[in-house]
Amino acid sequence: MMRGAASGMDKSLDDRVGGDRKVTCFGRSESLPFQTLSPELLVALGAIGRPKTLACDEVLVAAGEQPGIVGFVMDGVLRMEKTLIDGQRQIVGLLVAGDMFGRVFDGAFPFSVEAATECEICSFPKTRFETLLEGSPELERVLLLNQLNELDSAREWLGLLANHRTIDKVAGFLVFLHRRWAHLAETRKQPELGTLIDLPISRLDMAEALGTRTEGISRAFHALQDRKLITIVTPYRFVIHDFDELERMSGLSESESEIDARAAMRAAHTLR
Amino acid sequence: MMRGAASGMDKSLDDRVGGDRKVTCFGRSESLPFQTLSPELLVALGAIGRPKTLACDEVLVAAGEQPGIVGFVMDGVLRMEKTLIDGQRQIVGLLVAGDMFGRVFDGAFPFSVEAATECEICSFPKTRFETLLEGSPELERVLLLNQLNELDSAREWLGLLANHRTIDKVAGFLVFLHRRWAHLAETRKQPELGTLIDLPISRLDMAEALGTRTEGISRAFHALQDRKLITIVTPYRFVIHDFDELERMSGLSESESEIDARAAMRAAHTLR
DNA sequence: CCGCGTCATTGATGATCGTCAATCGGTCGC
DNA sequence: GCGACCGATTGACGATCATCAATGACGCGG
Repeated sequence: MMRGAASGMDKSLDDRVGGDRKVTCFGRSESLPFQTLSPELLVALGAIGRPKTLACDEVLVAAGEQPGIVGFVMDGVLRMEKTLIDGQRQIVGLLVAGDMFGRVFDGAFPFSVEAATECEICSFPKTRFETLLEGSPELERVLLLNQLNELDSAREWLGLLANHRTIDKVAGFLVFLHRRWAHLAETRKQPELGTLIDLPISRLDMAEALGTRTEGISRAFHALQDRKLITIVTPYRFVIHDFDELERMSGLSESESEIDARAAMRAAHTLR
Repeated sequence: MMRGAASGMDKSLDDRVGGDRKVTCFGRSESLPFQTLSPELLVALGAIGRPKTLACDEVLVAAGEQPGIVGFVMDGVLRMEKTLIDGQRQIVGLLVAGDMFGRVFDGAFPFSVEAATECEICSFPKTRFETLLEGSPELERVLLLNQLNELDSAREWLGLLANHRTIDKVAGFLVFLHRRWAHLAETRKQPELGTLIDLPISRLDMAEALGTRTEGISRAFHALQDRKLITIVTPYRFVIHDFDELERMSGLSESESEIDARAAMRAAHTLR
């Protein structure tokens, strides 16, 4: 919290990639957005980045405010949401490890960002981050590609909400989670049984994400279980037996191979 | 199974621009994304940009393909859509004058882009555009801000789809259109009567955009008329009498002043 | 160990929507 | 002008969901 970044780049030489100091935000996960940047940039970023732990339901950015920070998630799940006039909430996105939050070169953020679970994040003062950005097309490129990812995610989400029956929405949500987070620890493969998925959010969060109610979510899960497509281990843990059928129900058509191909393409460009 | 907007609408949207065959794509509209770029860049862009006219329902980019072009819309409306496994289509975005399409530094585009009306676009060969981009942080900045806009749009769309009753979705859609396109010719203010809005798309397009059916859209419009909130002039032309109530129904909370403030903020940064 | 609160689940019922079918209105080709 | 056609509209009915209410499961503090 009070770690002085004033000494700048020199001091953080030992904080850099691969360093095991807990004061650095880098060098831990494989999926961080800045993984492909040059060492010099990582050093500069490390000098202004601060790790932070959020308690569940803690508010990181309030809707409509002009956030003074940008950053990315290292662990846990954050939800991006909007509270409507009538008090209803709508969740427009979930942030997991590697996802960025906040906005450069822009004013008020129309959504609030809250911790859906206990979280660890890395945040940068917005102005200092923007200063770095001014001098680094490389960093700007990463941001641009990151936006593309977010856009894909948002539109895939649109496809989920477009489903008429909530059982299809829920089916799609499971596929969505698995596709986006397969690389994280929440999922494990067990060839005999299927794929284990830990749901990181409550029924209420899911309902608000899919535009339904908790009761509908619950019924949908149990209907999926009746169809032998999943097994409910606990309300927060499932085993997926038939991914293809879930995909078919939800209408999500992109296969994983396509997803991977696109991700690889982006990585190549980033490295270029 | 031919689909497309009624020919009656074609007439109403047609002949607006006249038949001038300028070689350049620039210098006409106030709302083009590249308006703030330096003259040198505009010249360079003008050298590789080519205007093009699309007939209604013409396919500009097929889903899953790697488009060879990027560009922006000069006139008309394009829809970004995805055809699901079962043949159902989902519209994830509408592109109007000033909106960009295509993607730099990325592979296959997961959606198809089709003309919802007769359109005029300006397209650049992707590779040449990327070459320009490599040497121009200024241009990259514009793209980044453009992505932010698209993200906002997609998430606002999410809010629409989250509404349970389709009358609320339709109400929100009208507000959405007016906010995004108020600067275009499709809307006109008439203080005594309300605001005139020309809907540029068919009932089917709207249904697929909002995740419902044409019958529901139709019923919703007439229910809104019964409540004296709108007047249906033709199936493609409405007069809005009570915008505030429509906003309230849809849950869209951001006021226009906020929207304007954010747009101004972006413009300032772009100009910087 | 008990009591309390929170969340998930289940049941029942009215509201809304999707679906199928019929009708209307306008356009276009002849 | 006539007729075929396409899209919008309207009606009727079954499917699905939101809502309200009650119950069950679980964790936490006393």
